[in-house]
Amino acid sequence: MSSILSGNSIAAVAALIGDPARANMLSALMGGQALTAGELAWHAGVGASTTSGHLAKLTEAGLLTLERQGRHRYYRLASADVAQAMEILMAVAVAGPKRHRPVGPKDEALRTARTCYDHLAGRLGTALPDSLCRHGHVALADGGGAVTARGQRFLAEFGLDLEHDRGKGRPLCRTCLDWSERRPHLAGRLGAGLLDRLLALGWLARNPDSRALAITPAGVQGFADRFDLAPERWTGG
Amino acid sequence: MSSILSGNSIAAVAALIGDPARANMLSALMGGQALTAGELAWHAGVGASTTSGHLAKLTEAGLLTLERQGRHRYYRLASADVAQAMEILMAVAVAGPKRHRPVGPKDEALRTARTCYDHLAGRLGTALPDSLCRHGHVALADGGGAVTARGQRFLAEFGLDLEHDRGKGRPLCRTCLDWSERRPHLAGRLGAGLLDRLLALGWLARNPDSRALAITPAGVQGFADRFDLAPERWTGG
DNA sequence: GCGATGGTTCGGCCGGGAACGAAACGTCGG
DNA sequence: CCGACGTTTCGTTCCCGGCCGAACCATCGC
Repeated sequence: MSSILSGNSIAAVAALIGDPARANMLSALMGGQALTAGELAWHAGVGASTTSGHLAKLTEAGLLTLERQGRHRYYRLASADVAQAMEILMAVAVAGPKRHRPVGPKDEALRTARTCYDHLAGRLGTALPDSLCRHGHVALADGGGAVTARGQRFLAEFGLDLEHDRGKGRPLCRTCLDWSERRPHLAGRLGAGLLDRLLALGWLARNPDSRALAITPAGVQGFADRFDLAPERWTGG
Repeated sequence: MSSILSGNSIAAVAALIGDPARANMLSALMGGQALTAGELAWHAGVGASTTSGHLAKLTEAGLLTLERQGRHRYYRLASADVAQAMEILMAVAVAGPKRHRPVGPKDEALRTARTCYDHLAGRLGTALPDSLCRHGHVALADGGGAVTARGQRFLAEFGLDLEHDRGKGRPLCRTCLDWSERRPHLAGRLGAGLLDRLLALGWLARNPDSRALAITPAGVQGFADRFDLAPERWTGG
């Protein structure tokens, strides 16, 4: 029998994620925001008491962290690893059964633009690195990438502080497999910074009930002007 | 409630991995070799009939592929994504509970050198890119990397065909988070090619019952001579 | 043809764990 | 001090799914 450590500890974590209620909670937290137990209960579609038990298990296992604030308890994903695990599982899920790809209208919004933990994903999320590459602002290669000198100027002018959160070992530019597009989008400090900035500029708007992001009129204009991204690049198909 | 697609399909996949018997089967297949149902039953520690059911589910979901050969059925992981999902879950599992678990002697072998699907992991696996970087053969950055001109010569001389399996979209040089070392090791075509070559040279030997790899005397000599890797670099601690 | 070996299908047993309601706890607002 | 709200704990119910053994199917060697 192979190592006890390998199989069984993987199973323990996967079993936690493997319950629909818990998976929906984790999915909701992929938005990157901290949510209260009550909100998570709503997302999962189960009662408060049930939710409490689930959250206890998830924090116990180190998938979530808890922050008490008054009579609320805010939960968030414990690490980017957890978010990445969710993304990969999603990629496996959609790749899996060759048949079966009924995408509802609700999912269409997710495919256009959504958060992936703390960065941008979806068609817009994958179009962005395309644009940056095309203009020589970043060079992507095999799961990682680098920002060119020209890109540094461009991004600084756009309002990004690439030195922010340096240290802590988090890479500046990393790519992450997009489960809906099956192409890379930007993660790492660059990806997180970009999303922050896009939200701050009001180009994108969060949706309180879902990970889907709305592209505002200012965003449509801005992406076209500053990133050479016409709307056709992120709308359906 | 957030998208049906997100949470529930993740849960379905995670639940599959979340059963100890299935997780052990998948772990065994992380060795990259195809295994028969009987072998997998042994790895999982369950009966043949139980195993058959598990394997049916896993293939049905697209995590495994099946290859019939005579009266044997060979199963293998359906894609590198599945392997990556397992690795990340492992990383989450060990990072999870703050209190670290003591690791048994059996796991010590795994920490020294093991296969991660089709490439090399463990202390030796992480020492290798260190050495290649140190000598300017590859340049690693943020989850990916590139082989330098000098590295191409070095690797070609070592017997690697870096053009092999080009196309198919698989990156040449990719890094993969090592769950035991929490540092990157080499994946991608380069990682796979290196492992192949190391096995072919007899520097490493597979273990039929585990993902752990044995370093042969020829390997000890070879790693020191060709890669400037003294044994201290991969032995305990 | 014949057994032997590897795998799958079927039926039934059994335990783990997910769900809920009711009640207790803690915190905020007045 | 009060009630309102958010959350947890407890006790209970109940169903899903893993496991096995036995029978059945397929392939190999002879």
